[in-house]
Amino acid sequence: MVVETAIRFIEESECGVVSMHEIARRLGVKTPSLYNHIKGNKELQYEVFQYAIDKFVSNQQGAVADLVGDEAVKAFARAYHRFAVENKGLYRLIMSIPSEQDERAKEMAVPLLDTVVTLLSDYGLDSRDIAHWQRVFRAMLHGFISEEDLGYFYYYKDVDLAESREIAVQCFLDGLHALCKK
Amino acid sequence: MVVETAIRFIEESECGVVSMHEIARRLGVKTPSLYNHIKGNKELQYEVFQYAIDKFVSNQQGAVADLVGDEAVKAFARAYHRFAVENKGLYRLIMSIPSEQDERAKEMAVPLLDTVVTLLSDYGLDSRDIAHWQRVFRAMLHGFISEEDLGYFYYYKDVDLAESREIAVQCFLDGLHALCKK
DNA sequence: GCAACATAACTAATGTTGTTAGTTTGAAGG
DNA sequence: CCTTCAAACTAACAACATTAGTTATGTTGC
Repeated sequence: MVVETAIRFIEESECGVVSMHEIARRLGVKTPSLYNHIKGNKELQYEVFQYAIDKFVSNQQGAVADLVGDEAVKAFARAYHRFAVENKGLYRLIMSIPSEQDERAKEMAVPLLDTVVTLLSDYGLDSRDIAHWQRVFRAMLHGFISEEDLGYFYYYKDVDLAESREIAVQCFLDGLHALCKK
Repeated sequence: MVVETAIRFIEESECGVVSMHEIARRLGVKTPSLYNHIKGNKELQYEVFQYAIDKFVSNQQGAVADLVGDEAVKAFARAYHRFAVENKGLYRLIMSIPSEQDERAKEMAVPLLDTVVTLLSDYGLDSRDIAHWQRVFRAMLHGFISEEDLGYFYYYKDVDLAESREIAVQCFLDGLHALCKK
């Protein structure tokens, strides 16, 4: 199957972009032949995007199963980072597709919120605060691996990155705790 | 000048990518003619990248001039976000060029750290903590506008985005304060 | 003023990508 | 056995980056 080849390619390639020609090459076929099976490059992106999201979400849910509160949050953060590192291509695809005007991609991406929101529901926040803090948490997680990936955390090389990440997560948790007490 | 045209283009276009053909079109010239003035597309990217960083950095420094402590941090965060929104093309370029193995781009990007590091120096942290918290801060800032830009903060549309951003910054500041007290 | 040289445009060509149209082939079913 | 349909094919075009080689426009030195 075309889509399967595309998935295998992007899982190996680390580059987050699928090319018709590359897929054709892998299948030992001329590029136009692919159009008998798939509408075009965009459709292929969407297909792989869907796969990436499914894998990411089930990975997250697996990581927080049976956990609640801070432990769940920490486990989620670890799983998030691990996934992004071990699935560079898929993660980059997830973080490159949905632009503001792409309603279809936005639809597909909804499940990405669910696990985080469930996690935060344990803290007894109202829905507005959940919306806020879910943003804060995801911004931090993505920002971290994005900067790391871009090479912007290359500086101060002797200062441990994993430690920085733990500090960030703890900072988030402390903020959450402070909010709960009020 | 070729570079100037590229800069003007990317400042308008919001897309973060310069195309030789586009520049040639704008200059009313055939594409190969550009190669008399610039090595190639990559060189052009670098040139615009340099401009983007300079503009971003001076923007940041202007924003925190005469400010210290929390006020400076907040002003920086506001300026960062504002720049990214008002200079989508430049910001996207900054956040797409430096991959881990590109030493030249990494060199160029060094000044991006300076302002933040100076800011955090006011809090009396040792150099390891500065390295950590500078990462946390920049991860959050970039993660926020990146997710926003990607459309991932589109959900919960009725919950104010600016408020989320303030919560995030305050969360960071609280973490910083807690650290200073110890 | 003219030959020499540099500059910066050009054309022509190659190779990459995505995509369409139209054609052939080969296997499955009536 | 012949029709039919899917899935391959070729040929083609449009963007893009890039190279080589050509021409026209100077400006400079003698």
